[in-house]
Amino acid sequence: MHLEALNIFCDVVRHQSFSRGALANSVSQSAASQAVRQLERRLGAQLIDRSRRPWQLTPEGKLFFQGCQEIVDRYHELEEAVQRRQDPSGYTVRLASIYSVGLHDLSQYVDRFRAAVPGAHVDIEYMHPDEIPTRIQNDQSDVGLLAFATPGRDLTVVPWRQQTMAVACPPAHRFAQRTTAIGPWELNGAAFVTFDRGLPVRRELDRYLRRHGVDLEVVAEFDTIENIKQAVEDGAGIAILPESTLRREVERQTLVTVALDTLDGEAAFVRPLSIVHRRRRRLNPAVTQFIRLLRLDGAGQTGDAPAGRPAKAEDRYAGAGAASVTGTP
Amino acid sequence: MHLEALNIFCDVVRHQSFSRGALANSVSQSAASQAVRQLERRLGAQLIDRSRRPWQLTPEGKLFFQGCQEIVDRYHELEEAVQRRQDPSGYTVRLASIYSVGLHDLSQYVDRFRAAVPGAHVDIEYMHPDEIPTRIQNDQSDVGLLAFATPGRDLTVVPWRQQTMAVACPPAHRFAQRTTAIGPWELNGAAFVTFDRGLPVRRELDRYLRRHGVDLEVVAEFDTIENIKQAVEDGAGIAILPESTLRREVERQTLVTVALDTLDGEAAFVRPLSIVHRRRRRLNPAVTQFIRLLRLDGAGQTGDAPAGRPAKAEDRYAGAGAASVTGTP
DNA sequence: CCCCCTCTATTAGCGCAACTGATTCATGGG
DNA sequence: CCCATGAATCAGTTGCGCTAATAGAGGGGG
Repeated sequence: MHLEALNIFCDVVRHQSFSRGALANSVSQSAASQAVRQLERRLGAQLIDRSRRPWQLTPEGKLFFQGCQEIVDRYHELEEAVQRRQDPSGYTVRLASIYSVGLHDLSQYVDRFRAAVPGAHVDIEYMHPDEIPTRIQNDQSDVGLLAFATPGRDLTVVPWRQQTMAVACPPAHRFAQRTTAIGPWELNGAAFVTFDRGLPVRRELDRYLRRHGVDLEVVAEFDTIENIKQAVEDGAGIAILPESTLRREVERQTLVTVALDTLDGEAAFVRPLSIVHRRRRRLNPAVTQFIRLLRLDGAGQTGDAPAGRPAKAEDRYAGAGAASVTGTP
Repeated sequence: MHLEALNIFCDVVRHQSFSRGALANSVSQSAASQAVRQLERRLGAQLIDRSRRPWQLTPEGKLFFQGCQEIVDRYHELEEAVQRRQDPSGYTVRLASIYSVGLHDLSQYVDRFRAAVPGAHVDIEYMHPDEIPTRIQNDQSDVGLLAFATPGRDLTVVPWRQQTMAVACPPAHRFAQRTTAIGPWELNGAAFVTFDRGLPVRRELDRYLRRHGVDLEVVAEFDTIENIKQAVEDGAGIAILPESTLRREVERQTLVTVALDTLDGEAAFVRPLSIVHRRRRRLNPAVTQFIRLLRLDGAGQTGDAPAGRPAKAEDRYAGAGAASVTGTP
């Protein structure tokens, strides 16, 4: 019996839905349906009563669900316990990151990690977001940091931060005086410095603006946040950037940020940053430790909201949150 | 992760041997080796230190072993709990048995089962032993009773009884006066009534006799014990039969049994009876109940030794005991 | 001391099990 | 009544785990 199948069953039950349970495990709805059916066949017992709508757990199903949950939890605890026992010294963390993750923050993390685990090495490489999943699947990197990640068959996505996006403009700009949030429509026609086409954040940003009927005049495109900020400082136009990456410029008063918000109750535009790593094979102890450090650390330093960490045992390594942002509109 | 792999690992550890651990799970030694290696890969930790001979568990291995054991146990308990909750009424037990299982005993079991589970049906079919595994794999029968069973990929063998074989002869025969066990060599040249060629018990019997250099004159061959007994009663010769099946004839004094034993410490010749059923897919509640009845009942009625039931969690459904009897000499 | 014998690792190849994508089916809501 | 939604089913493909054969590594006996 696959432990994965047990986990799928648990997720199906928790979500009261085969599709969502499947999504939480990064498999197709079909796979989830088949997995549960096979469980029922092997057990020789009906776990789910499909005659009523919505379906319900049978008594056997309830019993099995509770047991399953405990077994799956126990196994994952066991895995962690085995790993914690390992000595991270001598191992290398090969980190692949997008350019614009917030260089300062990242180097702070790395410094703290190096201090905590003296024997470990960290290799950071910055690259185009599209390269990161490939590199991880090819085992050229252990862990990646990128935005709008989508989980895959052998790629685990752990939601990390929710960067709220804000309008950035020079102090002289008319927006700079605003004390209240700007509505997207107010941006119409403005000169706009933005991300390169081909970056996921650009795609999402365009989608967001189009959804609100905003038409901007793109005057420059860059592949790093640093370049965009520079252009805005030089007066090329305004930009929409993660607020947390603008901290220093705001302090130096070379840039001003204005919150971007809709009034219709729609969530503000956020850029979900994720930690990704390969699935199945376990990571070396140093990598595990590094990821633990990233996740456990509050977002206090950056001001970003930590991405909702799924409750114990629920949606373990789901990453569905990030995926649903990218989902069809 | 396959729960089966965890169980293989546990068995390997318990037996301190990859080969025996593999055997206990009815897989090849190679499969066990690969399973453990894959576990180590996935965990990213060494579980077994192969540098010393004999190999030893690493500290991580010990930790993982304990956890594994508990998880596997827990899962099987869970499976059983789910099944116990099911109502056996309305289900049918399709039992396939060899002719010579001891008809009286079997019907007693069936009667008791029918009394215990009024709603269930039992269909007994007697057939040639070679047919039984096939029928079970084709899902034409649920459970089989046969001798010298060998487990297979999708056939579980549960050791059941150890029938000790004894010499049977008419009261007038010279052996009938014996008060001590007969050594095999003393049988030399005797007229012999035995099982049909093609029956496993015949094969094993011949092997046993050849090993002890005994040459008998086969005067008749039958496919059921009842016929053999009849022939012996008629004075055709002697036979070697399960002692427990001779009870009635001995009481009626139509036959005499004499223990058959070697002096060299070799175990007496026994015929292992096994309960077989399909692997993987779970059996219906009535079948489960029936098997439980067969196993839990002491061998008091028959005088056969119950086959050593493996201790809790050890060699679950192994059937290795029976297999090793059939093993290469 | 050498050889053999046992036990585990490794490799190649095969078969099945599980996944995906497409489609059908069932049901409840607008 | 028809459409939207969610689960089941089906066909096709891939990849995993198995077996069988073989290599390699110790340990024990002659």
